[in-house]
Parts: sequence; structure tokens; C-alpha cells
Amino acid sequence: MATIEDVARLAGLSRTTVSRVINDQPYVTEEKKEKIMDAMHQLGYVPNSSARRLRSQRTETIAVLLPRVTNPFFGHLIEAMEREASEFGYQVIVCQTHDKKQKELDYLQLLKTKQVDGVIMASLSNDWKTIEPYLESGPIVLCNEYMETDQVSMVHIDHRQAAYDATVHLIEQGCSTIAYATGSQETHITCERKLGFQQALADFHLPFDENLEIKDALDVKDGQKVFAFLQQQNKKVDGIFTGSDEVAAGIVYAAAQSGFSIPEDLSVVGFDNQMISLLMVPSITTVQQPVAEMAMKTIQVLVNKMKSSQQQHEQRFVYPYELLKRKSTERISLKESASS
Amino acid sequence: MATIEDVARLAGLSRTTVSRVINDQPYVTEEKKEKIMDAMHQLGYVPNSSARRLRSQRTETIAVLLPRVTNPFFGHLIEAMEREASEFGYQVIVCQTHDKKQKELDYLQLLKTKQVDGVIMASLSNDWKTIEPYLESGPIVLCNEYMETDQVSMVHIDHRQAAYDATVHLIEQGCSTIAYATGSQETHITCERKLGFQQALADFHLPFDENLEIKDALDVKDGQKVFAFLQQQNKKVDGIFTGSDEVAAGIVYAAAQSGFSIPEDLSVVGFDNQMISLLMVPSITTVQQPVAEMAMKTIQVLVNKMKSSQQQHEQRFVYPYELLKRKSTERISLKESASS
DNA sequence: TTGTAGGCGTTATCAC
DNA sequence: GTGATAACGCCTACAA
Repeated sequence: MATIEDVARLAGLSRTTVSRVINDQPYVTEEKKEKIMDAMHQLGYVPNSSARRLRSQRTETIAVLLPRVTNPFFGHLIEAMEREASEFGYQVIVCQTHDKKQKELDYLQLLKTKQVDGVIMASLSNDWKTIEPYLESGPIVLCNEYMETDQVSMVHIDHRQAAYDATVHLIEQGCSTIAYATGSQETHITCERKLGFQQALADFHLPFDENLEIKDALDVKDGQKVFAFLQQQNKKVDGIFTGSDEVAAGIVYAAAQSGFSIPEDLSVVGFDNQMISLLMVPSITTVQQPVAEMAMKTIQVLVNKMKSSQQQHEQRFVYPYELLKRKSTERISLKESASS
Repeated sequence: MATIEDVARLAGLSRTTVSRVINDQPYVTEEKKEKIMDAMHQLGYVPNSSARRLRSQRTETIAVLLPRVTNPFFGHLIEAMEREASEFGYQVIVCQTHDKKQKELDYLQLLKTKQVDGVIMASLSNDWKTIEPYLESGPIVLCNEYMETDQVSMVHIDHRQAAYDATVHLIEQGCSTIAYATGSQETHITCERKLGFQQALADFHLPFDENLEIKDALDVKDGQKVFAFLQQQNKKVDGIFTGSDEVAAGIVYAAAQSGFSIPEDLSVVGFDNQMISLLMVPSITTVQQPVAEMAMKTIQVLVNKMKSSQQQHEQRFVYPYELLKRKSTERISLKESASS
């Protein structure tokens, strides 16, 4: 592997001058510049990035923590982040936490060991107290996840309000016994959504039944289990809010196999507006987040932080969402009769 | 940021000894070891990875090149790879090429500049001639993609045979005018699949109609376009092989909206056995690949190469696939009448 | 405009 | 067992 030294020798010049050419700095004669360029080509010289990193104390790399890339929401998130980051000349390391606290901390080590210049947390299982110390090692920005602190910037939608709206929609469609399937318990947005769900029930004087709360429902398979669970209840559940289109799709699928009619027997709301929610029969009512915009904003905020060494005040960017009303909750006839 | 020097000073020992403790080497008294551990904690010392990299000439990082993570096949691939790699202490950098030749080469630079120890190419648009020189800079393993060379190891299924089987299945179901929707033209497996498709037609004395070949169909939206395109043809197309479940799902969706009946009017085959192919109504016949196994094997092969500096002979691992026959091609009645 | 020299933080080599 | 010292490859005052 050729080094800067080799190039300098071959060109009959010093390392400094070569370095100047590499970094496009002024004060080099055209003539010598060409000589050096020639030497570089001849040797197939490429600057060694480890050396540069050590010298510059920067890695041009960002770690993105998320539960799993197979969840389409996070897939889209990281695809947009990688794209935007590469525009700024940054690389992205995928860090799948699988919602494990320890994994999350392990990956935060990357910041401490200076393997990355900054971290984006799109997955957040630990308490803030646990995360906070890592801020000393470098900037962290939250995306999707959020919490009550002003020590980090955040980019997200209002999950509590979104869950509230979705639940109210179910109620307005005539549902009165509504179940609630959440994602990973550890995570903070799960709590937010639950608060919104409960508030909606309270506002409409409906009871909150703990037995109808299903935890850790993450994917299609879990959705099928959720449906089975609902059928075992002695109460007739007529609506369900889930934190994931995948889970909702699993429910719709299982319902179809059992000859259950959606939305008439059971209305279903998902989350994230995945392709699948549109394609299912019936199509699934869901909450759409502006994923790409959020991803890009997050990268921009982080890149800004990394470039300017000085402390800046932290900002919170709350994006709008949209409740997309589809067939899985469209029970006009029932609603009509219920409200008349 | 505390350095090894600081720790040494605080512990009243030398950098060497500290280094020994960090790397769990022998020849350090328990007593001094503790002293050093104390000092490390007190200073919050963490070894600087850039320095380590420079010194050791290794990065413990792998670059995975793929078209896009939002394609569920690649999503699952990288999720499994990241998981397996982290078992071996390696990090994974996501490199989305979006099937662009230039992007692919840009990312291969990572190998040259020693930012990664090895590269996995799950996306391959350039000619082998173009890629080959990069082998000098470090090991490359192909996954999913493959070609006729013995200079790299490869992990994949037999796409030509899979496409052949799928097409034969369509023919056996009674289809006689079969369209063909491919993914990105640039890619090598696309060619393989096309060969299989053509071979099947030839074996059954069916003509290959170039006008029924649709290029660059990648996602659900493209699938909808494909359906529209098929309807514009003056021939009645009664079967279609697509290289993607997403595209197939788009077709099924568009067909339903047009009151078109699948499989009766049009039989559809997808690829990859994504969740969506099972959930659609009708469910979609598809080709299942052992994604996780392939991902793990790829990582293992690469890690082996990276660990042992000596040249090893390249290997090709061809995995079995399975044609999952579902509703989208189940036209028993038509077949019966056609074959009788 | 060009070159010299020191140091970024680690680890390996060789003495002691 | 422990420690001094020299790299790893690059950048950047500072000097010329």
C-alpha cells in the first residue's frame, strides 16, 4: 500500500506538498501539482482513512440506532438517512437494537470510542438518565422517539395525539369495546400512544380494560396471535388500535381466515402507512408520518451539530401526521344505527 | 478525552502496561492491573478506535452494497448480516447503490481507502472487469448476485432455474401468453432469470414476445403500471412472471380495482416470498430464498477471508429455493379444460 | 512556494 | 513483569 511518503519520494517533493495537493490547498505550482498527480496515479495511491481520522479526530460516520431494519418504517427511515448523509459526505452504520437496552448501550459505545462522530437514536429503550452521560462524547439526536428533556434535539410527530385521533375515529365509527396492541413496552413512544388511547376513551366515557391491552406485538405473526387472543375473550371486542400496520395486517389476515368480517365485526387501525396497509383487503386505516422529511431533517440537525463545535441550543421538530381513513374502519351502517 | 497516557500517569505506570491490561495480555501483576483499572474508570477512559485502526491496519467494519434497504428482501438480508457480523465483532455500513454503477464504484472506494476490511456486494451493476481491480484492496464476497468468475466467493440461489420453474408452472396452469417484468436491467441476476424464462417458453414451444418484456419494474407502483401496460396490449396476456413480490402485489391490486380476476384472467408469479405475497388476496405464488442462511454464510465466508491473511480458494455456495404455489396461479378449471 | 518536524493514540519490539 | 521507543499515515505550525 502506497503512502504519502512514497508519492513524495517518487515526485521528488515533500510530504507536505503532496498533502497540499490531496487536500486541494493553494500554494502549489501547477507543474509540481501535475508531477504529484502523476506519481499518485502511478502508485495507485489512496489516502488512508484511519490515519486521517486519527489526525483530524473526525470519522465522517454516523451511527443510526433502530430496532430492526425489517420493520418497513425503519427501513424507509434509514434509506432516507443514508441517502441524505451521503450527500454531506457521511457514512451510516446500522445498529439494530432489537429493543434491547444492552444492545442500545453497546452501540452508544461507538460514540465514546470515537468510531462515529454522532448518533441518531430512532430506538430508545433506556431511561434518559442512562443515555445522558454519552452526550459528553458527542452529539445525539432523537428521531421518532422523544421524551421530556431539553438536552437533545428531537424530530418526531405527536404520537399521543395521533393515537388519540385514531381512537376517537374508532369510537365515532361505533366501536365501544376497544382493544389496544402496542409495540415494544420498553420504548417511550409506546407510552405516549397509550396515554392518547386512554384519553380518548376517557373523553367518551368508555372504560379502559387492562385485559384488552396486548403487549409486544410487532409483526404480522403477532397480529395473527392478537386476533386469536381477541376471540378468546368473553367480551365482544369491536375495535382495535395497533401501533403497527404489520400487526393490523396480521389481524385482517387471520380474521379473513376465520370468516370474521372487518370492519363490521371488528374495526382495525394500524400505524405508519406502510404499503401493506393500502394493499390489504380491506385496506387498513392508519397514521401516516412524513418519514423521508423527518429522516432528512434529523441528518441535517446532526450534521450541523457535528460541524460547528460550539454548543447550540437544542431544538424539537414536531412534524404533522395524517390519519388515513380506509376500509378497515368504515362501518357506516353500524355507526348510523348506533348514533340514531 | 483521556488517553492511554493519562491513565498511565495516574496509575504511575507506563503506557505499555496499560495497553497490556486493555488487551487482556499476560504478564501484569494483579495488583497493578487493579490500579490501572481504577485509573481507567476514574478518567472514563475508552481506547480511541482511530488510533487502533491506524496501528493495527484493521477496521472491524464491513461494507454491504445493496440497491435499497426498503426492498424487503434486502431489508431481511442486511438485518441478518448485521446481526451475524456483530457476533464476530464487526460493524456493518449500509451502502445503497440504487442500482447506479457510479454509486457502486464510489462505495468500493471504502475498501481502497481502508475504511472497511471487506465488502459484500448484494448489488452488482458493473462489469466484472471494472470490479476486479478492487480485489487488490481487500476481500469481496458476492451475495445474491453472481457471475462467471472464480475470483470471488459467492452465495446465491440458481436464479435461472428458479425463473424456469416459475415459468413452467405458469405454463402448466394453462397460460400461453406470458409477460415478463424484470428488475433493474443492469444487474446480472436479471439476465439469468430472463434466460430461465426464455428456456421455459422454448421447451414448451411458446414464442418469446419482446413486446411483453417490461423493464425496471421494482415496486408496487411499478406493478400497477405494469398492469395498465398489459391492458393496453392487443394480445390477451394470461400470465406474468415478475422478479419481485412487490411488483406482483401491485398487479394484483390494480387488477382488483379494474374488476379483473386473478388468477382466471391473469396468473401472476412473484419472487422472494415477502410477507405481502402471502397476505394479498389472492395470495401470490412466489420463489422463496433462504435469506437468513445466505446472509449468515456470506458473513462467515468474508470474516474467514479477513482473518486469515493468506489467499484461499474461492467458493461458490448455491442454496436451494422453493417455488411456493399459491392462489395467484391456481386456475385448475382452465388447466383441466386446456389439457383435456 | 516549499520543506521540516512534531504529534494524533495505540501497540509491538526489544531491552531491562 | 515492566518500560522506553519506534512506528502506523497523515496534517499543520512554523521555518526557510
